[in-house]
Amino acid sequence: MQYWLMKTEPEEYSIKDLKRLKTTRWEGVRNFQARNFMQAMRAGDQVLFYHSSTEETGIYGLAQVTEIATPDKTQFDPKGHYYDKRSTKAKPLWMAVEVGFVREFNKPFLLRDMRKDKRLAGMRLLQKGQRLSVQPVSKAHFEHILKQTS
DNA sequence: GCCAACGTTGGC
DNA sequence: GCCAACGTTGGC
Repeated sequence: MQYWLMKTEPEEYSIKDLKRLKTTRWEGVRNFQARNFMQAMRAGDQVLFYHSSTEETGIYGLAQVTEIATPDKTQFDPKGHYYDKRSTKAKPLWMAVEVGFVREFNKPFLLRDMRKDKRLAGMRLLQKGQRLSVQPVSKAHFEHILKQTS
């Protein structure tokens, strides 16, 4: 079992959208490090669902990986925003996992509160200048976060 | 809206 | 292979 954090802007795709739709394919990631982390994901891995670019940035809920990484279809659509002309069906550059809803937190664990929490010291999310949209989370950090939000 | 930090691109 | 320029992310 591995633990991850995935970011989305709530205006783009929110925890409530995931709650309503049950699952979603995590398409549109165009960062190699984030892609590599998605390729390392296995079904059942737990995902902290983070909202960025909003007044209250933080972790809003829990999701899980429901399907391992397969080629991201949006890279093949020449009219789409996520088109990448370097990709071919035989050699796709970009991958996407499927993520399923687990639960929405009663209260989000806000970034400003996470920064104050000594037990989250060293967490990648909290490091200066980090902006990776898919990132691993340690078991200790993951369990601590769940404890704060249950 | 500002801007620091970062990843990527492309000229050399 | 270096690195300046550029575009993007994301907190504030």
